[in-house]
Amino acid sequence: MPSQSIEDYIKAIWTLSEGKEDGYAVSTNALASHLMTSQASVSEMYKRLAEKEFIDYVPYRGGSLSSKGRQLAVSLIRKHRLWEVFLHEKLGFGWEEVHDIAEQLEHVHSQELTKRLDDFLDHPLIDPHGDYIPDAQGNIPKQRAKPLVELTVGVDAQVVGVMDSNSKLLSLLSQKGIALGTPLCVQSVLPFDDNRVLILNGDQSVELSYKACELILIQENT
Amino acid sequence: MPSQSIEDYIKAIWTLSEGKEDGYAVSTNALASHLMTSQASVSEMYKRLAEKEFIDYVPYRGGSLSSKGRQLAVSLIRKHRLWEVFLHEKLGFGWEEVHDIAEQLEHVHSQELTKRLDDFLDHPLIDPHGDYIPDAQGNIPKQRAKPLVELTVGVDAQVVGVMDSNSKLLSLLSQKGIALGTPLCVQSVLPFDDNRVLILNGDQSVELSYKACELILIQENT
DNA sequence: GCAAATATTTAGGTTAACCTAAAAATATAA
DNA sequence: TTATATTTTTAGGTTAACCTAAATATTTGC
Repeated sequence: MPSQSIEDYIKAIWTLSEGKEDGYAVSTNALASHLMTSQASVSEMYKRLAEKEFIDYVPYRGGSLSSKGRQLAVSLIRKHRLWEVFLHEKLGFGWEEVHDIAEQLEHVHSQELTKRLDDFLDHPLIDPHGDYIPDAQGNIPKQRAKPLVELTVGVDAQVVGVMDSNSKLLSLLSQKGIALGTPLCVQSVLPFDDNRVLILNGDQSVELSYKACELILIQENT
Repeated sequence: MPSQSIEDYIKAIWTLSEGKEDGYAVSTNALASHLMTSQASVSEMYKRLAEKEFIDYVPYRGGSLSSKGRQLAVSLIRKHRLWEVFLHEKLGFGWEEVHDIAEQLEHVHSQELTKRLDDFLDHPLIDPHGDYIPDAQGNIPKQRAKPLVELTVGVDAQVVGVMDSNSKLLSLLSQKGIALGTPLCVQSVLPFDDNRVLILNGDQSVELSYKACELILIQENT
């Protein structure tokens, strides 16, 4: 069982290589300042991690996650984000309060617990900050979800979640024909109130308030 | 912030002095075999704990919790048992599966989390094993709750909980006039089916099945 | 292409956990 | 009460984290 320290390092390496190419090596420096520790400690830990085959490490060249390391990282991210959803949705913590507690909860070892928590939360796709939750197999979309208000006019995208599972918002969306996975693009932004005119499924045109568009999370098509 | 190790020791000392007189000292030996560690490690840790004022320690005489130590112990017990209730009631774990996971969860530091978890669970009094959950002030009844079937005829007691918040059981109980805190005693045990004839509130007589009596937790009056 | 700047590793040290084996204190029993 | 048995502590050692300071690689700018 990897120690808490090892888990923290692995997660940090994953975070710092997010969005970078495969095999991207994280420098000692970057990791040290991210973890607020000394470079010497990172250098030492890199050796330990390489020995345990969590990373590939070339001295002076930084470390990159091995597949074993990536697997561990993603399972930690999954646990972290599921706990964040729990803390926010079930216990009513604000989205800004959940991080530090989830940071501790993610170190609890029990696959069965993760599975049951996921069931209990009804298989959420995103955490309270709009970040994707990796699935049980460790798959996670590359792109970060963003609110519909940030989608550029004319760019194709699809709905991946909502910021807040507020039932009034959900009933508005079902009324307008918007669901998880609905393909859409913004046709225009109206003057004065910034309402969006959307094209759903390539043909239906609907209007949606700025307020609602702030809470809808979309992902641009690749 | 006390380390996980320190927390484990403090909790073990608390457990081993349960039911003993105030200031009861736990021997090195007893603690070592409880924690499955060496006597030397315990002896060393006793010094650390005494230095941090979690225990009173006289070499060769064992260690007893100080009020600071007792406070820590009880807060850990509270967290442990609240998490057990969560795992059992909300995630559907069996009562025999919850211990090991709660053992990890109890080390998460956040008073706010404990408070909100307690709210979320609706302020449970006992955990899935029938042990009392200390309240937020650290108060905990000395006696362990036991199922009504184990109550001796003629002994006064009161209802402190149920094994399983099954709604059918709860509606049966409310129908019979049995609630949390209801004073009762067993008047007689019927032949063949072992049903109990109870006296509620000192006067009302009701009959209850053996099956229901297995699930009702009571505490004898002191 | 080389000197200066920057990044990284190594050297040497600390602390909290743990361990085994030996020594010392306490308890027991004839 | 004294010898033996048991319990506890001390001595000495290990490992995983961490640290600062010094040495060594690498990168950058002229």
